[in-house]
Amino acid sequence: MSKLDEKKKLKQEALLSSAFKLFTEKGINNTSIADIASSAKLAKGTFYLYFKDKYDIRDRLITNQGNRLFENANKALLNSEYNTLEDCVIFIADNIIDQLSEHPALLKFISKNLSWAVFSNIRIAGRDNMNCMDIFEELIDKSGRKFREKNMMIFMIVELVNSTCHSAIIYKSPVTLEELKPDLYKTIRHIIEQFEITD
Amino acid sequence: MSKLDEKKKLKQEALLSSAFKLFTEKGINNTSIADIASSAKLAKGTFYLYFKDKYDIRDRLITNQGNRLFENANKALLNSEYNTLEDCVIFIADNIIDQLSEHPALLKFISKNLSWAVFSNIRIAGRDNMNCMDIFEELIDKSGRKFREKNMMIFMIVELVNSTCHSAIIYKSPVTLEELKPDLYKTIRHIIEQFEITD
Amino acid sequence: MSKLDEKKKLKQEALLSSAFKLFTEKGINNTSIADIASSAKLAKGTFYLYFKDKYDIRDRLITNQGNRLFENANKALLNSEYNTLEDCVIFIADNIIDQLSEHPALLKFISKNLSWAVFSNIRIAGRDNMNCMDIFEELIDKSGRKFREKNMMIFMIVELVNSTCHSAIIYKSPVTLEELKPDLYKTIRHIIEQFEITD
Amino acid sequence: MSKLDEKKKLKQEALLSSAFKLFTEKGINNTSIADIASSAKLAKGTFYLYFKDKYDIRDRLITNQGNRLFENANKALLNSEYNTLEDCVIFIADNIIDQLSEHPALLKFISKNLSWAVFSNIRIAGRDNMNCMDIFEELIDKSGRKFREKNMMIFMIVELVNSTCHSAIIYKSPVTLEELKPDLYKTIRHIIEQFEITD
DNA sequence: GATGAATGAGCGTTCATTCAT
DNA sequence: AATGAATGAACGCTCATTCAT
Repeated sequence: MSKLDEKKKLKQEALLSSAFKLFTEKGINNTSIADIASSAKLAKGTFYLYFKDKYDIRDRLITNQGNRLFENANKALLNSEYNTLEDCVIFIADNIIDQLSEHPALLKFISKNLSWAVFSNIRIAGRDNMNCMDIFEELIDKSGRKFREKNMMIFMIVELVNSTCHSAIIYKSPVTLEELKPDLYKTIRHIIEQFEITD
Repeated sequence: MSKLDEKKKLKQEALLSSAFKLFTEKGINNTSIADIASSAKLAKGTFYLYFKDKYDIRDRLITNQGNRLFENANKALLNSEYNTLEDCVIFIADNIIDQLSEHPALLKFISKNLSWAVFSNIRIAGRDNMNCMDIFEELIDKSGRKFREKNMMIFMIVELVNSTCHSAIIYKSPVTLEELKPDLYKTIRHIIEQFEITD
Repeated sequence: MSKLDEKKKLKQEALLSSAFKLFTEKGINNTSIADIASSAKLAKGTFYLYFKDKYDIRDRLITNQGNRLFENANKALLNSEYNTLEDCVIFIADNIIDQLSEHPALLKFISKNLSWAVFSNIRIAGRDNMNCMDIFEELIDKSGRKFREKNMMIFMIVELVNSTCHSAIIYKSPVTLEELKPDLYKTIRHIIEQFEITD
Repeated sequence: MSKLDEKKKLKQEALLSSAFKLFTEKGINNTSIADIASSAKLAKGTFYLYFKDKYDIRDRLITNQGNRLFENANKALLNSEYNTLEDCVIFIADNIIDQLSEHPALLKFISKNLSWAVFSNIRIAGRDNMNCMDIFEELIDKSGRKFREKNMMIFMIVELVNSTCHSAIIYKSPVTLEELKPDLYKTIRHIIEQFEITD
C-alpha cells in the first residue's frame, strides 16, 4: 500500500469514527456533514471524496459495528467450553447483549437500523468470508442434530433478543436486563426445541 | 357542539390524516409542516393552532392508530367464541397482524415509533379507561390461572410479534407472514406456559 | 359616563397597563400584540378597537408615564419650601431622578423614547392645560429674574440630566447616581447662571 | 494578502456598507438579513459566514464609525494650533459635531446605540492602542493642570454634547445647531472649570 | 362591541452541495 | 487530492391583521 493510500485510509477512518461519535451522541438527524468533517479535522468538501452522503456513512458504520460485535462474541465462544447448541447460542446472545449494555449509544444506533437483510449479511473477519448465518449453521451442524426452517429459528431468536434487550437496556422497562435474561434464555431454549426434528 | 367547534374538529382531522398520509408515504423526516398544512388545504400558521410541532402530531397519530388496532381486535374477540387464554391472546395478535398486513405503511409508521411505554398506555375506547395491559390482565384473570411476572410475559410476546411481523410483512424476509404465523403462535404458547405457576 | 363607556375605559386601561408591564419587562421588540391582549385578558381583535398598533400604545404610555413623573414632582415642590429658581429646578430634577432610579425599567422605557418634542408637550394634570415648559416658565417668572433663551436653557438641563442619569442608574457607569448628583446639580447651577441677564 | 483574502475583505465590506445604508435608511428593525445580503449582492447564507447576526454587524458598524469620527477629529487637532485644554476639547467636540451634522443618518445610528461602555472603548487607529479616554487623559496631562474625577468630567461633556446635538441636528428643535453651539461650548468651559483643582 | 380562528408573508437560520483555487 | 467559500432552497416558526360569528 502506497503512502498516499495510507493517508486516504486514515482520512476515511477519521470520518467514520467522527460520524460514529456524533451519531451516537446527538443522533443522525442532528448531525450535519459539516459536523462530521470538522470533527475529523478535514474540510467539508473532503467528506464527499469518501462518502456519498450521511446515509452512506451510516450504513458503513452499521456493518462495521455489527461485525465487531459478532467477531468479539465468536472469539469468546472459541475460548469457552460450551458444547450444546443451546449453550452456544445463548453464549453468543449473552456476549453481544453485554457488549451492548456497556454502550447503550451503540445499541440505540444499531438496533434502530438493523434489519434482517443487514443482519444476515454481516461478515465475520478471520472466518473466511463467513457471515452470521454461516456461523449459526456451523454450530447446528456440529451439534449433529436436525432442524427444520433453520432461518426462521434464528430469525425469531435474533428479533426477540434485539427487541426485548433494546427496551430493557435503554429504558429499563418493563424489566431490567438482569431480570429479563433468565426468561429470555429459557424462551430461546423453547424456540430451539420447537424447531428440532425428532424422528 | 357548535358549528365552529365542528369546523375546528374537521380541520384537526384534516391535519391528522394529511400528516399520516405524508409520514407513511415519505417518512417523517421528509415531511415538512408546510407539506402537511397545504395537503390539508390550510395555511401553514393554522397547523400551529392545533399542534405544537411535527412530533406532537406524530405522537397523536401513534396513539390514535394504536387505539384503533386494539379496539378492532378487542371487538372481534368479544364476538368470537375463544376460551383459553392462549387462544385469546393469539386471536388478538392474529387480528392485529392481519390489520397491519393490509396497511404496511401503518405498520412501518407504528412499529418505528412504538416503545413499550407508548404501548402499555394505549387506551381502549369503549372500555372504561382501560388500556392494553388491562385487557390482558382481564384475560388472565378470567382464565383463573396463575402467572408470575405477567408484565414480562406480555412484553416478550408483544416484542416478538412486533419485530418478526415487521420483517415478514415489509420485506417478506426471511419468511412470509403465512410461513411465520404457525411457528410464531407456537412460540407464544411456549412463552405463556413458561410463566405459568403450577403448584 | 354610561356603564358601557366605563367598561370600555377599563379595557383600555387593562391594555395600557399590560403593555407597560410587558414593554418594560421584555422590551417592545419582544412583545407581541397577542401578548398584550392575553395579559389584559382580552381577545386579540379587541386590541385593535382601542389602538392602531404597538407604537400607538407605546406613545400613549410615554405621555402617561411622563405626566405622572412631572405631576409627582410638581406636587412635591408645592409642599416644599424652596425659593430660589436654582433650588426649585434642582428639586424637580432630583425628584424625578429618584422616581426613575426606583423603576429602572420605566427609565429605560422613557428615555429611549423621549424626544424634546414629546417632552415639551407633556401636560400636567391638575394645572389647567399646562405642560412642563409652562411650569418652568412659571418658576422663572416667579423668581423675578431675567433670562435669555429660556428654551435652550431648559433643553440643556433636561438633556444633561436625562442622559447622564440613564447611564448612572442603568449601568452605574462611569459613576453611580450618588456620585453623580452633586456635580450634576453644580452644573445645573452653572447653566442657569450662564443664561441669566444681569444689567 | 492572497487573492482570496482580498475577495473576502471586499465581501465583508460590502455587507458592512449595505447594512449601514439600510440601518440608517430604514432602521435596524425594518432591515432583514435578506435585505442586507441582497443589497450586497450576496446570498443570504453568505451573511452568516461573516457575522453572527444583525446585532453583530451593528456593533461592528458602531465601532468602525465611532473610530472614524475620533480619528478624523484627532488628526485635525494635531494639525491645529490650539493650546488650552478647553480649546482642544471644544475643537474635538466641534469637529465631531460637524462630521455628524453632515451625516444625520450616521448621527441617528450612532447616538441611538452609543452607551458609555461602547464610547470609552472606541480605539483610535494610528495611536498605538489608545482609546478616546486615553486621548482625553493625554490632553489633560499635557495641560499640566489638576482635575478631580476626570472620568465624570468627560462623561458629562460627552453626554451633554451627544444628547443636545442629536436633537439640534435631527429635529432642529428647540434650537438649531448654530444657535446651540456658543452656549454648548460655554457650558463645556464651565464643566471643566468645575472639576479643576486649584490649590 | 367583542371574539379568536385563520391567514400567509416574512423572518432567522441551517445545510447539502458545488467548484474555483 | 484537498480545501472551504459560496450558494440558495428549504425549514420551523411568529405575528400583525382580518373577519365571520
